[in-house]
Amino acid sequence: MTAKLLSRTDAFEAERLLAWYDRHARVLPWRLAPADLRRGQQPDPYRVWLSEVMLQQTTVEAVKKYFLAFTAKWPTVTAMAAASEDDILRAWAGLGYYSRARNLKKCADVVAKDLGGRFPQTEDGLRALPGVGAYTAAAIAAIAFNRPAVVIDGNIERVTTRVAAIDTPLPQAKSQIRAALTPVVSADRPGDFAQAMMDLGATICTPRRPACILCPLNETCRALFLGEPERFPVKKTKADKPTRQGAAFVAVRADGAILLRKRPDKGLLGGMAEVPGSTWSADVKPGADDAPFPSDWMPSGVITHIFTHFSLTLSVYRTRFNGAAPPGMWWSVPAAVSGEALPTVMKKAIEAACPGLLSP
DNA sequence: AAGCCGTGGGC
DNA sequence: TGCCCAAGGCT
Repeated sequence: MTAKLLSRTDAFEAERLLAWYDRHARVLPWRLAPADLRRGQQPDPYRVWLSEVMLQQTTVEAVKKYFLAFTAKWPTVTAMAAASEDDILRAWAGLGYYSRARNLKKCADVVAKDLGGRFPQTEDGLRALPGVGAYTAAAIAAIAFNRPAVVIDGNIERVTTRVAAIDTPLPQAKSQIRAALTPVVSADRPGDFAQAMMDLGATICTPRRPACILCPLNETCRALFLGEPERFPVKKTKADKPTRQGAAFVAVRADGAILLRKRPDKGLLGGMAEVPGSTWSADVKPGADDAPFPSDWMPSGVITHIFTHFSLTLSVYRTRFNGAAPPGMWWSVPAAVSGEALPTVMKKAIEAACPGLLSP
Protein backbone atom coordinates (compact mmCIF):
# COMPACT_ATOMS: atom_id res chain seq x y z
CA MET A 1 0.00 0.00 0.00
CA THR A 2 2.61 2.52 1.01
CA ALA A 3 5.01 1.14 -1.57
CA LYS A 4 2.38 1.74 -4.22
CA LEU A 5 2.01 5.35 -3.21
CA LEU A 6 5.71 5.87 -3.71
CA SER A 7 6.18 3.84 -6.87
CA ARG A 8 3.21 5.36 -8.68
CA THR A 9 5.15 8.58 -9.00
CA ASP A 10 8.61 7.05 -9.21
CA ALA A 11 9.91 8.69 -12.37
CA PHE A 12 8.65 12.06 -11.28
CA GLU A 13 10.13 11.71 -7.80
CA ALA A 14 13.51 10.53 -9.01
CA GLU A 15 13.69 13.39 -11.48
CA ARG A 16 12.78 15.92 -8.82
CA LEU A 17 15.35 14.49 -6.48
CA LEU A 18 18.11 14.44 -9.10
CA ALA A 19 17.31 17.98 -10.18
CA TRP A 20 17.65 19.05 -6.56
CA TYR A 21 20.92 17.13 -6.28
CA ASP A 22 22.31 18.81 -9.38
CA ARG A 23 21.88 22.14 -7.60
CA HIS A 24 22.63 21.24 -3.99
CA ALA A 25 25.01 18.26 -3.91
CA ARG A 26 27.50 18.63 -1.07
CA VAL A 27 31.11 19.15 -2.05
CA LEU A 28 33.06 16.34 -0.36
CA PRO A 29 36.69 15.21 -0.65
CA TRP A 30 35.71 11.77 -1.98
CA ARG A 31 33.37 13.14 -4.63
CA LEU A 32 34.36 14.25 -8.10
CA ALA A 33 33.80 17.89 -8.86
CA PRO A 34 30.65 18.57 -10.91
CA ALA A 35 32.83 19.65 -13.85
CA ASP A 36 34.65 16.31 -13.81
CA LEU A 37 31.35 14.46 -13.68
CA ARG A 38 30.10 16.38 -16.70
CA ARG A 39 33.18 15.28 -18.59
CA GLY A 40 32.13 11.73 -17.84
CA GLN A 41 34.95 11.02 -15.44
CA GLN A 42 34.36 7.92 -13.31
CA PRO A 43 35.02 7.88 -9.58
CA ASP A 44 38.02 5.88 -8.34
CA PRO A 45 36.59 2.69 -6.76
CA TYR A 46 39.38 2.73 -4.17
CA ARG A 47 38.38 6.16 -2.94
CA VAL A 48 34.69 5.26 -2.99
CA TRP A 49 35.36 2.12 -0.97
CA LEU A 50 37.60 3.92 1.53
CA SER A 51 35.10 6.73 2.06
CA GLU A 52 32.18 4.33 2.46
CA VAL A 53 33.97 2.27 5.10
CA MET A 54 35.00 5.40 6.99
CA LEU A 55 31.45 6.75 6.84
CA GLN A 56 29.91 3.66 8.45
CA GLN A 57 28.19 5.06 11.55
CA THR A 58 30.50 8.06 11.40
CA THR A 59 29.79 11.70 10.61
CA VAL A 60 30.98 13.37 7.41
CA GLU A 61 32.84 16.00 9.44
CA ALA A 62 34.80 13.40 11.38
CA VAL A 63 35.71 11.48 8.24
CA LYS A 64 37.05 14.35 6.13
CA LYS A 65 40.49 14.71 7.64
CA TYR A 66 41.02 10.96 7.96
CA PHE A 67 40.09 10.47 4.31
CA LEU A 68 42.56 13.14 3.23
CA ALA A 69 45.30 11.68 5.43
CA PHE A 70 44.70 8.13 4.19
CA THR A 71 44.62 9.02 0.50
CA ALA A 72 47.75 11.15 0.88
CA LYS A 73 49.54 8.29 2.59
CA TRP A 74 48.11 5.46 0.48
CA PRO A 75 46.91 6.74 -2.93
CA THR A 76 45.98 3.30 -4.22
CA VAL A 77 44.73 0.00 -2.87
CA THR A 78 48.10 -1.51 -3.75
CA ALA A 79 49.86 1.09 -1.62
CA MET A 80 47.51 0.36 1.27
CA ALA A 81 48.09 -3.37 0.93
CA ALA A 82 51.82 -2.73 1.30
CA ALA A 83 51.25 -1.11 4.69
CA SER A 84 51.10 -3.12 7.91
CA GLU A 85 47.97 -3.53 10.02
CA ASP A 86 49.66 -1.47 12.73
CA ASP A 87 50.27 1.31 10.19
CA ILE A 88 46.56 1.32 9.40
CA LEU A 89 45.52 1.22 13.05
CA ARG A 90 47.78 4.13 13.92
CA ALA A 91 46.27 6.20 11.12
CA TRP A 92 42.74 5.14 12.10
CA ALA A 93 43.18 5.98 15.81
CA GLY A 94 40.35 8.23 17.00
CA LEU A 95 37.87 7.30 14.30
CA GLY A 96 36.34 4.42 16.26
CA TYR A 97 34.97 0.99 15.40
CA TYR A 98 38.47 -0.36 14.93
CA SER A 99 37.37 -3.63 13.33
CA ARG A 100 36.79 -1.43 10.29
CA ALA A 101 40.51 -0.66 10.16
CA ARG A 102 41.48 -4.31 10.52
CA ASN A 103 39.02 -5.29 7.78
CA LEU A 104 40.27 -2.41 5.63
CA LYS A 105 43.71 -3.99 5.61
CA LYS A 106 42.30 -7.47 4.91
CA CYS A 107 40.21 -6.11 2.06
CA ALA A 108 43.12 -4.18 0.56
CA ASP A 109 45.18 -7.38 0.63
CA VAL A 110 42.48 -9.35 -1.19
CA VAL A 111 41.95 -6.71 -3.86
CA ALA A 112 45.65 -6.02 -4.41
CA LYS A 113 46.91 -9.59 -4.30
CA ASP A 114 44.01 -11.78 -5.44
CA LEU A 115 42.08 -9.45 -7.74
CA GLY A 116 44.90 -7.69 -9.55
CA GLY A 117 44.26 -4.39 -7.80
CA ARG A 118 40.73 -4.04 -9.18
CA PHE A 119 37.59 -3.97 -7.08
CA PRO A 120 34.71 -6.28 -8.06
CA GLN A 121 31.99 -4.44 -9.96
CA THR A 122 29.01 -6.48 -8.81
CA GLU A 123 27.20 -6.26 -5.49
CA ASP A 124 27.82 -9.96 -4.79
CA GLY A 125 31.50 -9.63 -5.56
CA LEU A 126 31.83 -6.57 -3.35
CA ARG A 127 29.74 -8.08 -0.57
CA ALA A 128 32.25 -10.91 -0.24
CA LEU A 129 35.05 -8.50 0.77
CA PRO A 130 35.95 -8.08 4.46
CA GLY A 131 34.10 -5.17 6.05
CA VAL A 132 31.78 -4.74 3.07
CA GLY A 133 28.15 -5.47 3.99
CA ALA A 134 24.89 -5.00 2.15
CA TYR A 135 24.93 -1.23 2.33
CA THR A 136 28.55 -0.69 1.36
CA ALA A 137 28.40 -3.21 -1.50
CA ALA A 138 25.37 -1.47 -2.96
CA ALA A 139 26.89 1.98 -2.48
CA ILE A 140 30.14 1.08 -4.24
CA ALA A 141 28.30 -0.69 -7.05
CA ALA A 142 26.09 2.34 -7.62
CA ILE A 143 28.58 5.16 -7.09
CA ALA A 144 31.76 3.69 -8.57
CA PHE A 145 30.29 1.42 -11.25
CA ASN A 146 26.93 3.00 -12.02
CA ARG A 147 25.04 -0.21 -11.25
CA PRO A 148 21.32 0.14 -10.40
CA ALA A 149 21.80 -1.11 -6.82
CA VAL A 150 19.24 -0.37 -4.13
CA VAL A 151 21.31 1.53 -1.60
CA ILE A 152 19.83 1.72 1.90
CA ASP A 153 21.56 3.47 4.76
CA GLY A 154 20.21 5.32 7.79
CA ASN A 155 19.47 8.47 5.80
CA ILE A 156 17.62 6.57 3.10
CA GLU A 157 15.65 4.63 5.70
CA ARG A 158 14.53 7.90 7.22
CA VAL A 159 13.63 9.56 3.92
CA THR A 160 11.79 6.49 2.66
CA THR A 161 9.80 5.81 5.83
CA ARG A 162 8.69 9.43 5.73
CA VAL A 163 7.82 9.66 2.06
CA ALA A 164 5.85 6.41 2.28
CA ALA A 165 4.70 6.83 5.92
CA ILE A 166 5.99 3.41 6.93
CA ASP A 167 5.32 3.12 10.65
CA THR A 168 6.59 -0.40 11.21
CA PRO A 169 9.41 -0.13 13.76
CA LEU A 170 13.01 -0.52 12.57
CA PRO A 171 14.73 -2.85 11.91
CA GLN A 172 11.58 -4.82 11.11
CA ALA A 173 10.62 -2.25 8.46
CA LYS A 174 13.62 -3.03 6.28
CA SER A 175 11.77 -5.22 3.79
CA GLN A 176 9.03 -2.61 3.37
CA ILE A 177 11.63 0.09 2.83
CA ARG A 178 13.35 -1.98 0.16
CA ALA A 179 10.04 -2.71 -1.54
CA ALA A 180 9.14 0.97 -1.58
CA LEU A 181 12.50 2.07 -2.84
CA THR A 182 13.32 -0.54 -5.49
CA PRO A 183 10.98 0.77 -8.23
CA VAL A 184 12.14 4.34 -7.61
CA VAL A 185 15.89 3.88 -8.10
CA SER A 186 17.11 5.77 -11.14
CA ALA A 187 18.18 3.49 -13.97
CA ASP A 188 20.22 6.27 -15.55
CA ARG A 189 21.98 7.71 -12.52
CA PRO A 190 21.91 5.15 -9.70
CA GLY A 191 25.01 6.55 -8.02
CA ASP A 192 23.67 10.09 -8.03
CA PHE A 193 20.29 8.84 -6.86
CA ALA A 194 21.83 7.14 -3.83
CA GLN A 195 23.97 10.15 -2.99
CA ALA A 196 21.03 12.48 -3.53
CA MET A 197 18.93 10.51 -1.05
CA MET A 198 21.77 10.61 1.48
CA ASP A 199 22.37 14.34 0.99
CA LEU A 200 18.65 14.96 1.35
CA GLY A 201 18.58 12.97 4.58
CA ALA A 202 21.65 14.74 5.92
CA THR A 203 20.65 18.31 5.10
CA ILE A 204 16.85 18.53 4.64
CA CYS A 205 15.10 15.39 5.87
CA THR A 206 16.95 15.45 9.19
CA PRO A 207 15.98 13.39 12.25
CA ARG A 208 14.74 16.48 14.10
CA ARG A 209 13.07 19.52 12.62
CA PRO A 210 13.26 18.53 8.96
CA ALA A 211 13.19 21.46 6.54
CA CYS A 212 10.19 20.18 4.60
CA ILE A 213 9.60 23.59 3.02
CA LEU A 214 12.84 23.14 1.08
CA CYS A 215 12.36 19.47 0.22
CA PRO A 216 12.06 18.41 -3.43
CA LEU A 217 9.78 15.55 -2.31
CA ASN A 218 7.39 17.62 -0.20
CA GLU A 219 4.51 17.43 -2.68
CA THR A 220 4.12 13.68 -2.28
CA CYS A 221 5.57 12.98 1.17
CA ARG A 222 3.01 10.99 3.18
CA ALA A 223 4.56 11.85 6.54
CA LEU A 224 4.37 15.56 5.76
CA PHE A 225 0.79 15.13 4.58
CA LEU A 226 0.03 13.54 7.95
CA GLY A 227 1.57 16.60 9.60
CA GLU A 228 4.24 14.81 11.62
CA PRO A 229 7.35 13.94 9.61
CA GLU A 230 9.42 13.67 12.79
CA ARG A 231 7.40 10.65 13.90
CA PHE A 232 9.21 8.57 11.27
CA PRO A 233 11.09 6.27 11.33
CA VAL A 234 9.61 4.44 14.31
CA LYS A 235 12.28 2.65 16.33
CA LYS A 236 12.21 0.07 19.04
CA THR A 237 13.22 1.45 22.44
CA LYS A 238 16.63 0.24 23.54
CA ALA A 239 17.94 -0.98 26.86
CA ASP A 240 19.73 1.45 29.14
CA LYS A 241 23.49 1.57 29.34
CA PRO A 242 25.36 -0.21 32.18
CA THR A 243 28.40 1.22 33.97
CA ARG A 244 31.82 -0.38 34.39
CA GLN A 245 34.83 0.69 36.41
CA GLY A 246 38.53 0.15 35.96
CA ALA A 247 42.01 1.39 36.76
CA ALA A 248 44.66 2.60 34.30
CA PHE A 249 48.37 2.88 35.06
CA VAL A 250 50.71 5.37 33.46
CA ALA A 251 54.37 4.60 34.11
CA VAL A 252 56.66 7.53 33.25
CA ARG A 253 60.36 7.13 32.55
CA ALA A 254 62.92 9.85 33.29
CA ASP A 255 62.88 11.00 29.65
CA GLY A 256 59.09 11.27 29.69
CA ALA A 257 58.41 8.00 27.85
CA ILE A 258 55.34 6.05 28.93
CA LEU A 259 54.71 2.33 29.02
CA LEU A 260 52.25 0.93 26.49
CA ARG A 261 50.98 -2.47 25.46
CA LYS A 262 48.82 -3.87 22.65
CA ARG A 263 45.24 -4.99 23.26
CA PRO A 264 44.06 -8.40 22.05
CA ASP A 265 43.24 -8.50 18.34
CA LYS A 266 39.55 -9.15 18.81
CA GLY A 267 36.83 -7.41 20.76
CA LEU A 268 36.67 -3.92 22.19
CA LEU A 269 39.43 -1.65 20.82
CA GLY A 270 40.95 -4.77 19.26
CA GLY A 271 44.59 -4.43 18.23
CA MET A 272 44.89 -0.90 19.59
CA ALA A 273 47.46 0.39 22.08
CA GLU A 274 46.72 1.06 25.75
CA VAL A 275 48.39 1.84 29.02
CA PRO A 276 48.35 -1.21 31.31
CA GLY A 277 45.18 -1.49 33.34
CA SER A 278 42.74 -3.67 35.21
CA THR A 279 39.81 -5.45 33.65
CA TRP A 280 36.71 -3.28 33.48
CA SER A 281 34.14 -4.58 35.91
CA ALA A 282 30.51 -3.81 36.61
CA ASP A 283 30.77 -5.17 40.15
CA VAL A 284 34.06 -4.24 41.80
CA LYS A 285 36.07 -1.05 41.65
CA PRO A 286 39.71 -1.74 40.74
CA GLY A 287 42.42 0.35 42.43
CA ALA A 288 46.18 0.68 42.89
CA ASP A 289 46.38 -2.97 43.98
CA ASP A 290 45.65 -3.96 40.37
CA ALA A 291 48.82 -2.35 39.02
CA PRO A 292 50.94 -4.34 36.54
CA PHE A 293 53.94 -4.18 38.88
CA PRO A 294 54.59 -2.79 42.36
CA SER A 295 55.56 0.86 42.49
CA ASP A 296 54.61 4.10 44.17
CA TRP A 297 51.36 4.50 42.23
CA MET A 298 49.81 7.93 42.79
CA PRO A 299 46.17 8.70 42.05
CA SER A 300 46.16 11.11 39.10
CA GLY A 301 42.53 11.68 38.34
CA VAL A 302 39.37 9.97 37.19
CA ILE A 303 38.10 9.98 33.64
CA THR A 304 34.83 8.82 32.15
CA HIS A 305 34.22 7.55 28.67
CA ILE A 306 31.01 6.50 26.96
CA PHE A 307 31.17 3.51 24.65
CA THR A 308 28.31 2.33 22.52
CA HIS A 309 26.98 -0.14 25.04
CA PHE A 310 28.45 0.85 28.41
CA SER A 311 29.87 3.79 30.35
CA LEU A 312 33.38 3.51 31.77
CA THR A 313 34.85 5.23 34.82
CA LEU A 314 38.61 4.89 34.90
CA SER A 315 40.77 5.69 37.95
CA VAL A 316 44.15 6.81 36.63
CA TYR A 317 47.40 6.18 38.52
CA ARG A 318 50.90 7.39 37.75
CA THR A 319 54.39 6.44 38.85
CA ARG A 320 57.97 7.17 37.90
CA PHE A 321 59.73 4.07 36.71
CA ASN A 322 63.05 3.42 34.99
CA GLY A 323 64.10 0.13 33.53
CA ALA A 324 63.32 -2.31 30.80
CA ALA A 325 59.75 -2.58 29.59
CA PRO A 326 58.01 -5.65 31.04
CA PRO A 327 57.23 -8.47 28.61
CA GLY A 328 54.73 -7.47 25.94
CA MET A 329 55.09 -3.76 26.64
CA TRP A 330 57.17 -0.99 25.12
CA TRP A 331 58.34 2.48 26.05
CA SER A 332 56.86 5.21 23.88
CA VAL A 333 58.93 8.39 23.92
CA PRO A 334 57.12 11.76 23.93
CA ALA A 335 57.79 12.38 20.24
CA ALA A 336 56.16 9.05 19.38
CA VAL A 337 53.14 8.92 21.70
CA SER A 338 50.78 10.96 19.57
CA GLY A 339 51.52 8.65 16.63
CA GLU A 340 50.62 5.47 18.53
CA ALA A 341 47.38 3.57 17.86
CA LEU A 342 45.77 5.04 20.96
CA PRO A 343 41.97 5.08 21.15
CA THR A 344 40.40 8.19 22.59
CA VAL A 345 39.72 6.64 25.99
CA MET A 346 43.45 5.98 26.39
CA LYS A 347 44.36 9.48 25.28
CA LYS A 348 42.06 10.76 28.03
CA ALA A 349 43.80 8.57 30.63
CA ILE A 350 47.26 9.67 29.48
CA GLU A 351 46.19 13.31 29.47
CA ALA A 352 44.99 12.94 33.07
CA ALA A 353 48.36 11.55 34.17
CA CYS A 354 50.65 13.61 31.93
CA PRO A 355 48.94 16.84 30.87
CA GLY A 356 50.18 18.10 27.52
CA LEU A 357 52.08 14.96 26.56
CA LEU A 358 49.81 14.29 23.58
CA SER A 359 49.61 17.88 22.41
CA PRO A 360 51.49 18.65 19.20
C1' DA B 1 18.84 -12.25 15.84
C1' DA B 2 20.21 -9.41 18.93
C1' DG B 3 24.37 -7.86 21.06
C1' DC B 4 28.89 -6.09 20.33
C1' DC B 5 31.67 -2.49 18.50
C1' DG B 6 33.84 4.26 19.25
C1' DT B 7 33.57 8.76 18.98
C1' DG B 8 32.14 13.56 18.70
C1' DG B 9 28.49 16.81 18.13
C1' DG B 10 23.80 18.81 18.59
C1' DC B 11 20.08 20.12 21.31
C1' DT C 1 23.24 16.94 31.59
C1' DG C 2 21.84 13.16 29.25
C1' DC C 3 20.23 11.36 25.21
C1' DC C 4 20.12 10.72 20.35
C1' DC C 5 22.34 10.38 16.34
C1' DA C 6 25.89 9.31 12.18
C1' DA C 7 26.98 6.73 4.57
C1' DG C 8 26.83 -0.54 9.39
C1' DG C 9 29.31 -5.07 9.76
C1' DC C 10 30.09 -9.20 12.14
C1' DT C 11 28.82 -13.12 14.82
